[in-house]
Amino acid sequence: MISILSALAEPTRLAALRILADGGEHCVCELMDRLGASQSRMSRHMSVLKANGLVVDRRDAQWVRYTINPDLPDHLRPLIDAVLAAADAETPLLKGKAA
Amino acid sequence: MISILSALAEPTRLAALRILADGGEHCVCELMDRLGASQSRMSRHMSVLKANGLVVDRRDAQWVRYTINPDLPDHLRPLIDAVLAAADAETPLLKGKAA
DNA sequence: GGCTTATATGCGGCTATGCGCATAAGCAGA
DNA sequence: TCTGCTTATGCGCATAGCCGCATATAAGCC
Repeated sequence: MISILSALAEPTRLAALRILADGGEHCVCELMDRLGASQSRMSRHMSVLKANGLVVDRRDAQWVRYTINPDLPDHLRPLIDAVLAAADAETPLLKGKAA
Repeated sequence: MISILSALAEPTRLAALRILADGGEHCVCELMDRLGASQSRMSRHMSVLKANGLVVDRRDAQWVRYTINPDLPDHLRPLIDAVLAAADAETPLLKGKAA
């Protein structure tokens, strides 16, 4: 398993989290399309975020909808917020390309 | 090179940053001792932090003193603070052992 | 210069991580 | 049940990152 910080330190995962940060539910297929990631890649990245408690998923017919974990531990919330805020800034947090 | 978030996602580096967070200057030898890291390991970890702009170093006779980068970009400051704060909490941010 | 202490780095090995490909598994509708 | 759509996962490969070891570099002291 990957640590929380490592989970955030991957461009596609961070980009996915930024999409989820709108508070809505998003299926893997939508994230794939918006991030230009292959299906297996996207699915695996979401499973990493999930394994680290950052997101939760919900079966909805054929789809799996992901959301930011609403029960995120209190001490993690400001961290996530800070990471997302910093990701908005111009200085790259990550080496890869932004999405 | 490693991204900023990846730089933080390593137990020894995060622990070093927590030591530097007291605002003081700390040489590699002190960090080695306090974190139980070998010399080359500690030196390399500090170079990663430095390469990512998180710390700065200064020659002082035989020693190299490291400090948190005082000119940290504004949008990174809250991120670092949040990471350090979260690292103080009980839930492990990283998989490795704390120091 | 020679010795000691402190730090950086080249090298090789090991492991973790990310990826694509193929396939399995889950669900719905005919 | 058969088909199609969506998601998960086993497998193998390529690479990145971490480590120890040895050595180089740098500074101070005699």
